[in-house]
Amino acid sequence: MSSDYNNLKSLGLKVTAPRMRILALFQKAAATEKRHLTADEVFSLLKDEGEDVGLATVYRVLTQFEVAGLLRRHHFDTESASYELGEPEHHDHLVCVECGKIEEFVDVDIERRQKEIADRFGYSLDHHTLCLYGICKECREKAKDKG
Amino acid sequence: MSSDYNNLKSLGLKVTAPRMRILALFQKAAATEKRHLTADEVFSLLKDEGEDVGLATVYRVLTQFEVAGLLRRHHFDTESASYELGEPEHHDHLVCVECGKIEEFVDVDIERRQKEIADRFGYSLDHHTLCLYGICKECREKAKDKG
DNA sequence: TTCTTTGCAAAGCTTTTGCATCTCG
DNA sequence: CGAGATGCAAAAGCTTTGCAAAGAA
Repeated sequence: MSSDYNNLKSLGLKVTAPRMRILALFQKAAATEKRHLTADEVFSLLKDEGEDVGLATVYRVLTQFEVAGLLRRHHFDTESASYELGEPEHHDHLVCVECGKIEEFVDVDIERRQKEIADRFGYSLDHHTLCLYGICKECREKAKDKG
Repeated sequence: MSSDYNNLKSLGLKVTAPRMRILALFQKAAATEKRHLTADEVFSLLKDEGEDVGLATVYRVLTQFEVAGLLRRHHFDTESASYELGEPEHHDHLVCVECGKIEEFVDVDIERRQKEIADRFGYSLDHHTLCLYGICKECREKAKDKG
């Protein structure tokens, strides 16, 4: 992943070990089901990897990456914010309230309707957050087995 | 508003001064543009009214009211949660990122699409949060005046 | 060298909890 | 009277900030 190097450079950020490691973490995560990481999860994962990065640094780097457009921040229903690698395309989320699994989707109909609604109210639409909460098939089956 | 009394009673909550006052606050707010109040706003409003209610009590009452279905909790983009009087009908929000004004809406197309999306992913849909962020007409005009 | 970044510790915010006191029913 | 509610203060999360030391360019 030598592109990380240029990635950071082009953002005007100095290439440092903590930044490279955090970016790599999100790139790894992006390939899995767990794309979304909280500051504390990043902190713990880094600690597991051996070398320590301070929690304050994690917060600072996440904020910088978000400002730079490299990461996207979400709040969902929980207390702490989580981040995911910011892809060019926008998407919304579908969260399992049992196991925390997160699916992503885009729906052009919904996007279009949102624009229309904003127009109707006289708002210029900047962005939006749409999050569906439900129970995934696996968790429903698990519940069935038990009860 | 003597219905407050019965309102609380029917929820199995003792009728106390802090509860009555907080409920009244939300009922007043519901009639205005500022339907949504944070715990701290409730706390301040009560303080303005004279008699003091502890902040801890505000938090406890808000939580109880939410559990009882009397209030609805939102997170929007900010750090602190806000509450609004829970109406029977669900609705989504449109927030002005400049002045904080909040509009409410329901769109049957969007609601239906959400259900379809959840189905497609095999999720049973529990609830959702949709919030549009933009700039309202007034704020855009204010910005234009300034240059 | 110079400006940025880091780590640590301390502080800030929002929210929760423990406990003695008070109050509704 | 007795269970539940309140207020205060202390504590618990999450996040930010100050500052001296370390590091990138």
